[in-house]
Amino acid sequence: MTGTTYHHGDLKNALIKAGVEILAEEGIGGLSLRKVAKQAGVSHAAPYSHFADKQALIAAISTEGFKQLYSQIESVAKKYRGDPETLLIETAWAYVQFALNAPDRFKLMFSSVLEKEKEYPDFVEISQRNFQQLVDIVEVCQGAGILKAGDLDFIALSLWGTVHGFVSLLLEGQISHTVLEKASLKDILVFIIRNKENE
Amino acid sequence: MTGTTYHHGDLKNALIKAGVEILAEEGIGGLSLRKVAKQAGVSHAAPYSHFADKQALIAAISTEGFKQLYSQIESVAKKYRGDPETLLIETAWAYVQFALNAPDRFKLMFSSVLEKEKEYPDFVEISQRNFQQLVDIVEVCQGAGILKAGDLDFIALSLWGTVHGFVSLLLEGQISHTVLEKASLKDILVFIIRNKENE
DNA sequence: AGCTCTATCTTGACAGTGTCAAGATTTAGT
DNA sequence: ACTAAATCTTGACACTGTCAAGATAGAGCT
Repeated sequence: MTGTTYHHGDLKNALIKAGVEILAEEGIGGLSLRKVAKQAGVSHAAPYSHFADKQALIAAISTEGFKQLYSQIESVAKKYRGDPETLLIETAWAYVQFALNAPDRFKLMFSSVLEKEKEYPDFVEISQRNFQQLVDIVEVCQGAGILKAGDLDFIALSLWGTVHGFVSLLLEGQISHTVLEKASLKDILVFIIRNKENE
Repeated sequence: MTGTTYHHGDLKNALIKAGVEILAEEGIGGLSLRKVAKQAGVSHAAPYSHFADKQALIAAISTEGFKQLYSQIESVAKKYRGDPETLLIETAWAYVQFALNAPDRFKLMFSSVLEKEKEYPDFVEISQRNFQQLVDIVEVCQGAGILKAGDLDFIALSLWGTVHGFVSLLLEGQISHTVLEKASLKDILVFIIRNKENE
């Protein structure tokens, strides 16, 4: 049956899931291979049947995160495709929410805990797909006159940098309390984005 | 004097220095208390006379980094105070260079403590001072009509986010090769900043 | 001077960690 | 049904952060 015949049906994904849970409960510092193994109900060295080392597990968790981020943004993008102004803001807001919803996973995805990221082709591929997704959105907004003309990649990079930087500073606790009290997060985001739009 | 020349001299600062060196040579993953102690020529538990735990050492290294960042930007700012356009770009470029010059220290500075950051008042103080430094620059640029009018803190945050996001993506290797081949780093930075200025 | 006091540093120990080697067990392929 | 490959366990090793107990050396006092 589907139950726990130990040869664990799908240990690889179980380990990724366990990793995400530990990340949410204990943060990046609490993420250890042995804890992940225990949470999945296997012995401490079992992960090595599926991952070359800890880095590989982290790469898998990150890759999974990027896939989710992609699909969450995609569903928002579909909803507002006819309204570029809203499209831009709502997809950016989805990005922010994704980060706030699982801060430590987000940090893991972007913290370069992954040193040799080029060794993980799945990771590279989904990263590029996410950037292309943004480029597409920028293109729509350019067409509608919401964003300035200019090299698509640069504009996309500028926009991504702005939103990502905002999120980073937020998660790092670098944004002072007095600033955060002036307006809601979403209003600040809107302000920051409008600051980049045509008038 | 600070009066810390006891047994082995100024161990506290020696440990911070050793930490910075190891960071440069082996990256964040290679930074351990025991290695730092060895490099400073003391026993493995000696750091506990000066730092409560590893986090405290990291906080000290970060604080020191922020002080250097402040003074590097300050010297650039003084140079171009009469030319707001150049002021904005050159201080941003100094920020980028600081990051590229010691990437792992920069990463450490912006991903260290988080929850416990408030336990280190020196860290909090220098962080705020750095933000105020940026606000001052923004104020000058607003006065010269280089930046839009509006809440100083928000504009500063938006600008910082943009530059910081750019640096983050750069250090994370998230910016594709084809984009980076289109122009020099500084040109990309200039493009990104101009994208935020008044026309 | 000598003496105490306290900050500093060393030594030794402990639990956790990533990782590997060798063996056990289950599944898949023939 | 039997063999080969995939999967999982056990045991070990070096390394880590951290603490407790002891050693040492300089500061301040009499």
